[in-house]
Amino acid sequence: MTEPTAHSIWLRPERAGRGPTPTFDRDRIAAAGIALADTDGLPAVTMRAVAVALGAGPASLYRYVATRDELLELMIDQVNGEISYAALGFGHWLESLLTLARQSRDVYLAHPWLLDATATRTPMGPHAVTYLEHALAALADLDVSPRTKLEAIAILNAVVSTLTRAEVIQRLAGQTIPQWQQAQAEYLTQVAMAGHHPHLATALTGQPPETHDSSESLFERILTRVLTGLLQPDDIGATSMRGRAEAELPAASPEWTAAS
Amino acid sequence: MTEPTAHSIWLRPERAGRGPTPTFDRDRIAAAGIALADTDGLPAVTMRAVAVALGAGPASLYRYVATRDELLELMIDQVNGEISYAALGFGHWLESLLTLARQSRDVYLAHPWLLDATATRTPMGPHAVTYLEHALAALADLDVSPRTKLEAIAILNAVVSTLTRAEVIQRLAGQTIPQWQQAQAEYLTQVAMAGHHPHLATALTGQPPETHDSSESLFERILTRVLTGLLQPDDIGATSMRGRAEAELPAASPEWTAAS
DNA sequence: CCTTTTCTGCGAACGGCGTATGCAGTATCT
DNA sequence: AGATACTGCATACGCCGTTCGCAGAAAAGG
Repeated sequence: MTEPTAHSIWLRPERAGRGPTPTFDRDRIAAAGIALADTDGLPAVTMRAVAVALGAGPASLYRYVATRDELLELMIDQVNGEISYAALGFGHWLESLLTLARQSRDVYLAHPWLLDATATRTPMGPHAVTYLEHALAALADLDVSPRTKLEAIAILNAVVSTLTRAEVIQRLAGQTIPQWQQAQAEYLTQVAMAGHHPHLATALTGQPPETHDSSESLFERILTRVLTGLLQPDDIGATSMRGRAEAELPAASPEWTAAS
Repeated sequence: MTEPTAHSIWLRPERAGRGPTPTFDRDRIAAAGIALADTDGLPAVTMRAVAVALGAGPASLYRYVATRDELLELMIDQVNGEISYAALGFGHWLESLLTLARQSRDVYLAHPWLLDATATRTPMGPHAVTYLEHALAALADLDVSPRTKLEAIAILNAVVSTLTRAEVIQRLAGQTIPQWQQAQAEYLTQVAMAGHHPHLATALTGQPPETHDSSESLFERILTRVLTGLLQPDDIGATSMRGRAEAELPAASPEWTAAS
């Protein structure tokens, strides 16, 4: 006849109060996991590894965490705490959301494992709630339904993660060409040259851009367009769109391509 | 002194020719894995389980596949083959891309595990290449760089997966309320009511929409806005945006919210 | 104060997983 | 025909997430 023991870790108090003083707390455990993930990647974050990194027994983490997934939730929420909201609240809503997106991207770049960790789950830890609150505050004066606002924020985060993932891959490629990327380029060119894929072939003929410094503005430009497209009251339906921007030049300036 | 044995499964021929006739082929193995995933979810797809489902030895799949990841790649590419390109090629580029997005969504809905499987990896199997080719073909006459086209396609896919994930969650919630969702709602309302989160609190006061039938048009409406925002030559920069849609009504019609 | 209760860290153990390897047999090539 | 290079199969290794029972320590009850 044990009590239900809430399903979410955020609803469970960290200490029940009765027993002896625990050696660690959730923050220290999350920090240890983050350090391990930053160094050796996400798969290195095992219960045993984090435990011995803390100098504890192999299975002693289960006194603080019910499952490995909860450990990852703690880690994700802790790095979300790196976001600062100091510069917010006094600008256009678009500026505020872009500032949030920039900070989110910085967190992703500082902890590359976060891209994989948040790919499936979206834990609503305290820091994530704070983030959501500030994002909603930035959109407070906008005349759209709360539903649309939440959806726009979700899509914004998805786009940020997508763009950042591409950037991370590009950075990694700059140091050492990963095996899979080489194999993928091999395969793509081989398939494209084998025929039956004319557009892919023409898209693959080109060079990567020499100047990387424009990627910063590209990030903001895409986000701006997506956000204005989602949250602007002007209704640009598909019907009014038809026949506007039609064929003008057939693939004028092929610059560069790569597989994401 | 063995040959390098290409790193990608798509570069490796299915049969080397010399030995006896194999009992299965990649398609049959992928189909078995898909059947298992459709029934019991992605974690049920283990090397042993798929092997015994085929009536083979526990580790016999390694004659066809180098690793479990490659098995997942086979499965992903096979379900990508369910996409039909018959209705394409004779409309506006936006219509073509929306048709592709709709089919992509159908595949996600038919195989819910695909959302998790493609969350981290983006394998470029033959069917994925075909998809990319058709998407590029739809954008052939557009006057933007190939880089922008590829990025737009990537972002489109990300948005489709995000929207579909939300829809899958919503459908599952209709049947049986999952534990985590209940716990999450519990936590969110608790936090919002505890103060310090006024915007979240106001966003949480409301009801879910009674009419679900508008979700179809919502899907297309969001995609349309994102795509036109990304691919329209008209340059709507952040600077020209400032001060346009400013405060008019403070959160007029709160409809509904939920955590994604 | 002492007892009782409830927590703590710890180590061993279980079942399952991905994967490597050695074996005996069979289809193809020279 | 003989050599070669593959086939299916079973066993085994190491690691993982997780469970459980133990001895001890801090708080609650009298």
